[in-house]
Amino acid sequence: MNIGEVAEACGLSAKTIRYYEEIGLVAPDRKANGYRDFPEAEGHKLAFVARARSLGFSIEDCRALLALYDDPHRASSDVREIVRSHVRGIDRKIADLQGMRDTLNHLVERCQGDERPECPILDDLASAPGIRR
Amino acid sequence: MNIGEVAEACGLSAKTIRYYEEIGLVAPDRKANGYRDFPEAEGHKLAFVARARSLGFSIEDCRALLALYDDPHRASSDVREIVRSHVRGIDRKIADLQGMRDTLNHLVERCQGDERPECPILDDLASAPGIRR
DNA sequence: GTTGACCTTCCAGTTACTGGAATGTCTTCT
DNA sequence: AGAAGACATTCCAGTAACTGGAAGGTCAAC
Repeated sequence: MNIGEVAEACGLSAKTIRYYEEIGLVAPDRKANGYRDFPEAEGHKLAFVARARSLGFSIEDCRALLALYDDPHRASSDVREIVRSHVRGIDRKIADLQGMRDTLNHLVERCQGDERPECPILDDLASAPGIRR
Repeated sequence: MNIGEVAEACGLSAKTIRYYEEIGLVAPDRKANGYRDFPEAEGHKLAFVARARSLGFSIEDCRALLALYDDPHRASSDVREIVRSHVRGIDRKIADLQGMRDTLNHLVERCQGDERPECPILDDLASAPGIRR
């Protein structure tokens, strides 16, 4: 398969796939004309990575997951540990974002949002801790 | 104030403050010996940016907010629009992350997590759409 | 005069791509 | 045979927002 076809099949751009080859996630063959040639297994790997990326895994996580995927003697506990650690990271991010959102919503509520310059939002930002006295 | 003192006061690293100068967020004076010298107003700007960054605003948002902060004729509606748009972005991120977390939690539940290789998580990743048949 | 803390600049690296230029190849149409 | 258009190739640069490190200058204290 040419890069365009495999890109279409797995939902990644050709650019991204070339990048994945560069960093060693996949290793397509080459045709006589220099074009990449993706056998089925490499196409599967790309689809695997595409799905993992869409679930927020980092490239390094993907690399580790691919290695486990390729290893018939893997322990499913290894997979689960990667996933659980990733979920913990997601939970932290969600909590951070919710904190920001709550703070911002409070500020927005108190701001008139009219043509006048008075603005509790800017006042809050300007009274950051460490500068107050 | 030297960069170290102002860094201490606003909770940013000296490196970060130099970077903020480089991109034009702040413009400290210089002493005869070449050291940066931060007058009070610049220290306040840095604290302002530090607080805005901690609320997830991009550097470009910070630049816009600083400009409004500096403008006595600003309309508070301008500020509010920036903030509301940022909150919408945060909400999108939270929704994305919650989707990922829910999917991952389902997968983790179904995985034994033992020494055996069978793993519904890897099976799911491997059966990404576009490759199924 | 020398240590140690502080400051300076500059360069490189991070994450995961994306865009673009310059060029080569394949297929199809006339 | 030649030309057009869709594909492919490589390489270089840029994104966001810093962070780390090297090599060196300055300052205050002992």
